[in-house]
Amino acid sequence: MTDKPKRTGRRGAGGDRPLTRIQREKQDVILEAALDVFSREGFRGATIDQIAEAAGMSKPNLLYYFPRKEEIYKRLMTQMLATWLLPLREIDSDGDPVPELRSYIRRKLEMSRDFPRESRLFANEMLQGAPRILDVLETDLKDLVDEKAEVLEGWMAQGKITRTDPYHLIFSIWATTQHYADFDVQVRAVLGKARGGEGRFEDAARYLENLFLFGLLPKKE
Amino acid sequence: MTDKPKRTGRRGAGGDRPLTRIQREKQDVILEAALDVFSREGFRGATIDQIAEAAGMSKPNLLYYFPRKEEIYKRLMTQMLATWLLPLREIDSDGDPVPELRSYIRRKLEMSRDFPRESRLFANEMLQGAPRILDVLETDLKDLVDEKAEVLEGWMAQGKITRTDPYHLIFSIWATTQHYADFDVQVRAVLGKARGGEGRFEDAARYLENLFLFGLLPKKE
DNA sequence: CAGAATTTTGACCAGATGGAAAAATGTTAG
DNA sequence: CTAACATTTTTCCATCTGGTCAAAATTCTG
Repeated sequence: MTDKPKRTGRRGAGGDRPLTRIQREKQDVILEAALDVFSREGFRGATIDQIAEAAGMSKPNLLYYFPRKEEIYKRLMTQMLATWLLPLREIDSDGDPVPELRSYIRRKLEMSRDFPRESRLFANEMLQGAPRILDVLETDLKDLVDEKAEVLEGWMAQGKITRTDPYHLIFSIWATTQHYADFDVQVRAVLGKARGGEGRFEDAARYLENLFLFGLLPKKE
Repeated sequence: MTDKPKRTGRRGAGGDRPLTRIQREKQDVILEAALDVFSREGFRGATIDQIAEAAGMSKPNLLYYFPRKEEIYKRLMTQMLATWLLPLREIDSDGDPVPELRSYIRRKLEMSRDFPRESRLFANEMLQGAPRILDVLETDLKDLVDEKAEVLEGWMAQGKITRTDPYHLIFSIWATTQHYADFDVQVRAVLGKARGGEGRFEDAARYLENLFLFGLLPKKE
């Protein structure tokens, strides 16, 4: 008996047959809609109906592509984590410390500007205690940060940057940059119409660069 | 006809008669439980049942004290906002800039350590676009920040601290300090068992103080 | 084009959820 | 102690929610 590919039962995805055009397209539409909803409401707060409506299809139709809510969420998480950590991976131990840090900060800030929903999705998961990605944080993320912390320590040993805690340094870059995505409403509310518009990211970039390089003490003449 | 205080209908709260002992106690128990649940799940994600169970009472019993879910949430928000902004209010324009900023940072970090749930409750509301407190942000909060930004600008004009954007300075203090409450899981996961324990707040305090004062560039000799 | 496979729809379901009503039980001031 | 009030429990309900299923509609492939 030859080994023809058999139907896996329910289709839509899940089988190992390559995805059809429609499957690829619809899955993208769904993930896009789900990102919107999950990043605002969190996993529990989001409903399949909301996502389906945002994706412009019926709930059963959506469930044809992702048989459970959790599947959608997990896919989003995986996608997001991958891109989210790119800037950190790109820090080059052979590069010049100051430009490397500057561009890391800039890149993180750009991600907050260009992918705020991803940032909020991540933040939502954190607030809930990261129930679905704790293992990734403790393995992949920790390893990556450990590695980069060592790079930073090397730079400190060479006197290229001030000797300080490399882990908290990374945390503070994450915190300050992601703040502009996660707390966007607050930033806009406080800056008001005038300064809360498009210019705020350039202002933030300039400010953060100065903060991280020089701190607040005035330079002695 | 004299104007005796009439029953307001349903009791438990809401009337203007002073609260009974039991009302005060139970409301506190409920708010405490609700803080736990709302700060983890957000408004939509939290259920009255969860809160009631955490408070050790039945759902209808809880609803006797707070007739709707939203009431509980609003009360928590109000309470939280008041204490949350205390440290900022305390910044003294007549004080010495550097110690003032240092102690503001320290106080904010202490709040993250001592009231992490309040921090997460706030963060959750922000992620959702602050639907229930946007007006407060645009009035009370904005006014307060405007006022303190002026104080900071005064200090900059006097050359006591480096000339920089006072609004983004405040944002960066919020971001870095609240990060330790909101992203606690991540901080612990990355620092690991050894450094993620009790000491992490002192480490953070030391690091942040240095960051804000001196930045990362090594001091010239 | 015909048949097979895929996609979409509509009807449906069980359990969760926010909340109402009223009866039953406690508490307390006079 | 008892009436008046406060609190708690029981029962109930309408709607929402995640998910199923079979049939209908559409798309693909030879």
